[in-house]
Amino acid sequence: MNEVPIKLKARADRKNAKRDEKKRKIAENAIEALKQLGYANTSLRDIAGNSDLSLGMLHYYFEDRSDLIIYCVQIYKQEFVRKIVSALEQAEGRDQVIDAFSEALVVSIIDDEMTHRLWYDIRTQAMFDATFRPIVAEIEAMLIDIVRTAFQKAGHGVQDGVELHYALLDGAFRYYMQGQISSTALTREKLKSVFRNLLERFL
Amino acid sequence: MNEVPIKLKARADRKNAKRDEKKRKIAENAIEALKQLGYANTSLRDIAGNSDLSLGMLHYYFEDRSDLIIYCVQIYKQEFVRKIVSALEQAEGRDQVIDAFSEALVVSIIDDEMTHRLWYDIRTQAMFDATFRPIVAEIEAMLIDIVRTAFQKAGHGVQDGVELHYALLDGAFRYYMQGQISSTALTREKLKSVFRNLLERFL
Amino acid sequence: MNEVPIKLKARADRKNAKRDEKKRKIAENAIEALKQLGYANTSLRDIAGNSDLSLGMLHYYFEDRSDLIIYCVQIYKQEFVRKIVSALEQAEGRDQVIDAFSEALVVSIIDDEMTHRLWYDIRTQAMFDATFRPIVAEIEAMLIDIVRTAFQKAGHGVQDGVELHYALLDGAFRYYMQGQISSTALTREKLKSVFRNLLERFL
Amino acid sequence: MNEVPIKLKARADRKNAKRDEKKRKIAENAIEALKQLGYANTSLRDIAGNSDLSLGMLHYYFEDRSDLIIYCVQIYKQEFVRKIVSALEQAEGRDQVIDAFSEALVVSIIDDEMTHRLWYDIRTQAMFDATFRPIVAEIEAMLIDIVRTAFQKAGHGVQDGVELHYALLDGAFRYYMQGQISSTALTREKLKSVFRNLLERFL
DNA sequence: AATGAATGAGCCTTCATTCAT
DNA sequence: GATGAATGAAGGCTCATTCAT
Repeated sequence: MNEVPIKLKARADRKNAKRDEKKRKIAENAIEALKQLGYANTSLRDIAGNSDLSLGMLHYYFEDRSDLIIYCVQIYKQEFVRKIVSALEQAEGRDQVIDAFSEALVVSIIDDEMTHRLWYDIRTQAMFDATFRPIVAEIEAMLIDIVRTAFQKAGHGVQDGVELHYALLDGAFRYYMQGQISSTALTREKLKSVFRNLLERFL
Repeated sequence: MNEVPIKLKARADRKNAKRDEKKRKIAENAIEALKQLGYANTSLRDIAGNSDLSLGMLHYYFEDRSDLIIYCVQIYKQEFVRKIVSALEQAEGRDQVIDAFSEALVVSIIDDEMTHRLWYDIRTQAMFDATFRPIVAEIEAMLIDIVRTAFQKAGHGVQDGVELHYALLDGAFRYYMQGQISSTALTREKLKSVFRNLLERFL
Repeated sequence: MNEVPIKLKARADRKNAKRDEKKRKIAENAIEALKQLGYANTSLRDIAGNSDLSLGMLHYYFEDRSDLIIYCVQIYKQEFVRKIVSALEQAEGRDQVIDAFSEALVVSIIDDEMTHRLWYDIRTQAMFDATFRPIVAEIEAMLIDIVRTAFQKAGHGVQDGVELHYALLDGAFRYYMQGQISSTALTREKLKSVFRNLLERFL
Repeated sequence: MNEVPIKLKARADRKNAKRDEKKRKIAENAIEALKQLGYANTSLRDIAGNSDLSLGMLHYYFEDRSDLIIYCVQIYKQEFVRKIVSALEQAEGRDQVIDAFSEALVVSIIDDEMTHRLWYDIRTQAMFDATFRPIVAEIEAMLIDIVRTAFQKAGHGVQDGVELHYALLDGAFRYYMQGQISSTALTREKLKSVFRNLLERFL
């Protein structure tokens, strides 16, 4: 009979689910602090202090600082990708794709500026710290996938330069996102026009 | 007679020149360390240790850590811009510009990978730390200027989207530069082809 | 029912009490070091080294060096004032006040010489560093209050020159206390006679 | 013949005189800085920076930091004692002494507040650092001597408690001088009245 | 499961002092 | 005589991490 093992497994699953839920909750708090201060300037104390988490708990749920940060970036990834994918989901044909994609990018630049800042921070860290490379590579692969999907949905035949076009879009995204931080912020309409034109050229 | 003032001024000039020379020497050593470890992970001790500099000397020549790092980035800027400008200098007409520019970019990706890594690190830091914003803005303005020059030399009439095209090129540059760090490094020929095609499209 | 809040509050109180107790213990160790070396020459490392405290703990319980030192002076204040007040408590009439007060001062000069040294050190620091002024003013107000009490207990009508008489007594106290450090130390009897005569004149 | 030795001696004397003059000039500059920042907070760099002195020169003329500071205090002493003595010089009889002495003290409290601050700082340091004890003892002896002179000039027979009366006066002096720093500063007239009454009682 | 007290290595910075020029 | 470049020990402070409860 394997009844008992099944029960045990169920209990273990429940335990893991609960643990994951807790980890996610911690990560969400941590992201708030990281968005404000950046990777280099955010201590675990900052994270614990700006929420109702105890210092010890951070280490109870996460191996070390890197582990927590990687988890945070994963959360970010899921959220951002979900948004874009959902925006593209109902778009049919080249025109709708261009419209939906550019809209989603512009909205994200304006609304999620702080979160992207964190992403660029971690991506840069990965250049120096190999610990972060797998997660950064994973996320970047997903972002490339989004571009691929957009190309397909737009009926663009050639799937060859998807990586390159991701890189180009990312360059523009980063540039205008950074502009939001300084005083050279563009209006929403200008931004929309920039990305629309860009996608017109690419797709 | 104003001989003495002249002499005094000459001495002061010599002193300043010597000081500048020393600062540059220190900065070059510091850049070596920063390239390896990145902004967040390089302590002044690392910089002093990896060269024949004493810890106190760093503070004798630079106000503080930020001051030193900003100086380092300035040195980097001068060097990189000099290279690209000099590469474009003798190019005449669209074809030569495309060839010279793409060649310069590819060479820099391969040879100066570590230095660019530092640049991207500081640029990211500037998103969180306002101290670095002026120098980052200054450098980015120079890079945009290079793109403008290339457009002009190539006889490209529209000067409108220079900033955007800088952003796009930077996106590609960063992507392939980062690729050099990981295992997905492209060959020199592939890189050349990518940038040549890109410039063909842009110019 | 509000049992739980009560329990929580009780726990928080216990925690605070424990923290205060620990702070006091640290301060007592710190005072030992400060008494020997003086404000300017006592580093946090000295304090940690001369006791079983770790360097980090000092900062765990105190904001910074000033915070710790101010706390130390507060401890000193409480102790010194307690001693003098308790000495005056049971004195009735002019003669007993003079006797008890002069005795308490002389005992303190001889026994607590080192502690007073620290007090004079901090008081002097306050002339240059505004951080220490509030605590110094507070203590000096208490000392003046002691003199006032002595005047009242002695039946001295005029309460006018209390501040001045504190200043005079302090001048004598400091002078003979300092004498203890050098080789010109007076005997206990001489000291007693000096302060007795002084109070005879003042009261 | 001892002509040559005489000449040599004369030259050596001239040299020493010049050196002393230079030392005095340096000390005057140093005192300016010390008055502002206090013993503990004034670095040799501060002294060199706030005047036209080079860092090396300080060590060329003075053994070390303590040596310089002791010299500074000596300069202070000469100046302060000179003032008081000169004020007392022409006073004849008890009334004139009281008037001249109290006037000199009040003027010094108001005008030389910063300098006295430095004196009290050094005197306190001497409690911890034996290096300063000889000079502090020397100065205090001179101050006591001034009080003795005042007593004599006032025709006060008993010369017994001169030290004590110096201590008392110093206590009052320090108290009201310190009051000048904070917001409780007394007016010149109030101060004058306080010290006049005090001397009336003492003499 | 959760806490937060405690640790100590490491960071940036300051400073008196030395010494070649 | 005079300078100021150079040194490196020492200081205050931060922080990820550990561990007893």
